[in-house]
Amino acid sequence: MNYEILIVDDHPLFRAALKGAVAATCTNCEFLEADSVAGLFDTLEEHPHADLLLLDLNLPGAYGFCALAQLRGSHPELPVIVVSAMDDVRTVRQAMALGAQGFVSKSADAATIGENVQSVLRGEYVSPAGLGVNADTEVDAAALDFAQRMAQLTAQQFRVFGMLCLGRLNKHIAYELHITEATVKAHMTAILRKLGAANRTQAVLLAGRLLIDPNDIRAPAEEID
Amino acid sequence: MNYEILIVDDHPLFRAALKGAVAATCTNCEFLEADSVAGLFDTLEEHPHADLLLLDLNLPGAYGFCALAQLRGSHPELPVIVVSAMDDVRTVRQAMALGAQGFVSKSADAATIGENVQSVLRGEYVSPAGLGVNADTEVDAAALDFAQRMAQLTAQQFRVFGMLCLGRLNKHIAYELHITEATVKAHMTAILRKLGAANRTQAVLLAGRLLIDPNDIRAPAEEID
DNA sequence: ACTCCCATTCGACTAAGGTCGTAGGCGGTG
DNA sequence: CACCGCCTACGACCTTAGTCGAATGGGAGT
Repeated sequence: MNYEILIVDDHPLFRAALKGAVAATCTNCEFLEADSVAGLFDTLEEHPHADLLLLDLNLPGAYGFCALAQLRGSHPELPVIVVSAMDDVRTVRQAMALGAQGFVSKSADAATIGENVQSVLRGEYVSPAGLGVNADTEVDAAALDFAQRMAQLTAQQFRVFGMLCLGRLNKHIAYELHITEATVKAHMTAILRKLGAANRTQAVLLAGRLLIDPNDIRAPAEEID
Repeated sequence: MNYEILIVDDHPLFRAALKGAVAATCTNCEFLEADSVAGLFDTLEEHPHADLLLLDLNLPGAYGFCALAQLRGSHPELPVIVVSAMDDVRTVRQAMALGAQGFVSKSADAATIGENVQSVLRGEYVSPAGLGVNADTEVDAAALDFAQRMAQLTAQQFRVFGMLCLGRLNKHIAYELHITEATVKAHMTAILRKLGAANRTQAVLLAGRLLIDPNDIRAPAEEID
């Protein structure tokens, strides 16, 4: 088993720790590293056949889950394990809803992380403490609903949505994706429909909820017509 | 001293606790209560000469600081004491930058709250532990900068911005404020200039930063052109 | 092979957003 | 009073956003 494993975290020490944890259970693994979303995509361009991605949710240059969303758009086949300091039920479920194959808390020990990596490499889904796919604990209904809506987006729609979440104009998005503005608009229409937003501003507002700690902010869904 | 004091919090028990804390130091005070932003503005319409507002930052139907922003737009003369469970340096400074006269942590005891209310009623500015106006602790530069930009907005611009943060169309904003759409657009142009945004979507994204815990999310300012 | 579904793409058209210039009102100042 | 600065308000004009219908092409299933 000669896996290519990409580790993305802006903290070099933590990258090293993750590498160590994985290396303990995975012989002959090759490791790639990046410290930002830009670096992540650069690395993926050079190594399009990576076998696994360990992704930190708190990255400079990305809005938490938006990085995961873009990734699902550009590399839908790449298994992703989300590594996050926030390991509450909502965060886990949202990450899984966005297509993550696994979720590992930053407070987990090396052995647990190694096991989870092995599981995901075998194609399984793993999440801590039985949360994730079939847990039925109480969750923020609005946030979960939105995460499920996001999961409906197609690959290209995810790419467009990711750039929308950066405040880009349709024109810029078209240029970046090498398509015409008309096509971007068509995708935008589909995105708005799937997300249940009336316009791009509302879509961004809805997306903003995903990265806010739902314990602090109550979703004012009734305020949006 | 016969003050009208408005208490806004969605938790009835906490409203009662606040009322008790204030009543202990303020004889003949009249109390008004509301549990939402809508209720807040309704009450203010009936009692336009309230002397003080105790405002919780976490209210259903409002985006944290957006409620404060709207309030500064509609009632710039009304002293506001922000009551919040989040009492970190950034939150305090942002609240003060948005025009709050005082900031009280939800973990403060009754005597402290009573003193702060008295101070604000005398026209002073109070914030816990010397934070606020002239503290020089390290803060999130991007968030503070944006809070200062928001403070530049005029009253009407705050009203427009508040509705923008709810995802409203210019048409709806115009209807609510009883002005034409052309005027709303003019205000929007001024708002975007002052906030340093290229369009309303970016403005909403910037505003979103204000209510995200800066400890969890790093502001990707370099990602916005 | 044929069909059906769906993602992706695009052009034409309509709606919404944003800029510029302008004008009235209002408080302060010389 | 005249002047200035500011907020507010508006219309004309251009840009951007979003919808609709339609074409292409790649699977999945029969």
